[in-house]
Amino acid sequence: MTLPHPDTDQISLSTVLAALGDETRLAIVGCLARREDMGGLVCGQLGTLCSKTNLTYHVAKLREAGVVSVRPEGTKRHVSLRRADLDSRFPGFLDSVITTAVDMPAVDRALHKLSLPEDLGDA
Amino acid sequence: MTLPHPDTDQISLSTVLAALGDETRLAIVGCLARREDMGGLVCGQLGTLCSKTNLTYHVAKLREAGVVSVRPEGTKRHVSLRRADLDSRFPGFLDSVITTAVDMPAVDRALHKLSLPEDLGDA
DNA sequence: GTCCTTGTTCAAAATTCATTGAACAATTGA
DNA sequence: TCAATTGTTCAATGAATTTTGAACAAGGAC
Repeated sequence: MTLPHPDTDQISLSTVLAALGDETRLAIVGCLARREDMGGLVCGQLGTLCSKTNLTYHVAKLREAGVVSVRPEGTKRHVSLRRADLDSRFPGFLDSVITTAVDMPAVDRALHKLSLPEDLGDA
Repeated sequence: MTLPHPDTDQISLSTVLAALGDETRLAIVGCLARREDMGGLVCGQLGTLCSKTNLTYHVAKLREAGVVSVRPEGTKRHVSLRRADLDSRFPGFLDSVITTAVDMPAVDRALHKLSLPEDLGDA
């Protein structure tokens, strides 16, 4: 990891809650949850959630809180949930949040394009 | 209920998360959880957490988010967790949060006085 | 009635947060 | 090399949040 991530044992619940207490960031987590079996996704795939600049800000918030892990891949940034760390620190918490977050309209909108073949997403 | 409380079905997860994403309010919830078998507690019993004025503000935030129920009892305000509503809306969520919140140092400090006989709390 | 307790209201101040646009850096691909 | 893609940095702005003290209101105890 090139970017700073908090150690598992120093992830604070109130910081995690504050990080998730924002519609945009909760939607980011919802998207990550729906792509968990694919190991996460790349920042750019969250383009419909907010502006590019703003996305950098929100993803950083989630990373600093210990909610997500960000790994540089060339010019891209691979983002994924810190599932194991959150589960060990706050058992049951992530699943209970995700159950609701995956159903957010913003998550549908963001992931819809990705599920379409080629680049016909905006057709 | 004299004070306005959101209906169960209109409790929003991101609002609840934002409400809990604050050390003071998380401590309030921790206190309520430790007194759940007594049906909650009264505002004044949270005196060590913050100023009286500020407590009014934080309790209102929790109430408006749907996390707690506030019932006037004479000049006092009885506060309790909306356990059934939260459980039905976000299964497992409250328990996962409470597990950590009840162990906050601020919760110990706040409840310590209450567990002592008479008013010898500050001895 | 007169205190005392409990909590609220209000306006102000301080702080923090979210959002934006312009300019930039790094990598990829032709 | 040149251009396109991907994301960051920075400064600024507007909005929301948190905190405070003074004054107030409603009940309870006496």
